[in-house]
Amino acid sequence: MKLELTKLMDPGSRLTEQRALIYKIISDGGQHLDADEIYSRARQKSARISLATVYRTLQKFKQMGIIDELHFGQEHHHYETRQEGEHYHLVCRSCGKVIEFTYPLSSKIKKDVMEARDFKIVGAEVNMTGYCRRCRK
Amino acid sequence: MKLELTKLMDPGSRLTEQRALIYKIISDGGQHLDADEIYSRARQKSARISLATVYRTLQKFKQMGIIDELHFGQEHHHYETRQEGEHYHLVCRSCGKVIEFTYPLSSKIKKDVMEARDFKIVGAEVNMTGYCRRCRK
DNA sequence: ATTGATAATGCGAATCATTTGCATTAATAA
DNA sequence: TTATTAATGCAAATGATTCGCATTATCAAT
Repeated sequence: MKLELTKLMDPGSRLTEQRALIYKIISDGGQHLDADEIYSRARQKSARISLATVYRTLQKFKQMGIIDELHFGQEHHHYETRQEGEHYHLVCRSCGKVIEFTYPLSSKIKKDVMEARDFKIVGAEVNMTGYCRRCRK
Repeated sequence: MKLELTKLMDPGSRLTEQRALIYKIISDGGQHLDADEIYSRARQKSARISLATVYRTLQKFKQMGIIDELHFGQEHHHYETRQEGEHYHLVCRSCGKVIEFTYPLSSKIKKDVMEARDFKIVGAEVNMTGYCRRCRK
């Protein structure tokens, strides 16, 4: 268990099997999983995990800033590891597929809004909906 | 009950007291209410309404396109009447206040993304978080 | 390596948001 | 005025997430 995750733990926190597994699932487990999906993938790897732990871990990772929570308008949330560059999401209204796209909004908009509304922006979530090529035909 | 809401009803739909009341509450009831808040305001006006009706009505209005659902990262959603111009939201991480701001993203970004990813955008939700002036001090 | 303090877990129950089934009420077209 | 049936209220059901608590296991200090 020699993940770089170790370094990320706050003092007083512990690196457990479950946490390492959850982090692994989110990072290489494809795109934008939700808690239930993370849970069932974790179960396949190790029976020693509960849904409550998944939720608690997600909260912790979010606070630590190593994952981000996404809100696609469903009753539950999705998660991704924190990325380097600015990127946002396109959600197909027909098939539900999520496509990432990079777009340099941040710098310009942050500056404008900061000046106009006296509001310090620290995070942004941009979700656009529409129809992907396949579904448009 | 001679609201312009009448016109908005699909054929086969009915304009009820509850629907008119809910619409009124959302439109002049200030900012971005959630279902529970709409329900309790409705109760004060008329005892003749249930939470289930609030939820059913919200769904219907959303489908009709007369309100929009907002996702501020909480476990429940918020609602606003559909606006004319493009506008997005700033949410203060400290006090929770929501500030609207207009910003002409749409045209430019839609075009770029449409071309680059072959995706037809029909809606966008932009939520930025940070700290309002009051909370920054 | 051994151990002790306590963070984290698993489990089930609790809570919160939303939806659904069904009998009753009421809007609207004839 | 009345018949059709959409919409409502209520209570129970469902889905997502959180919490309490006894047990387990990580990590720091022997």
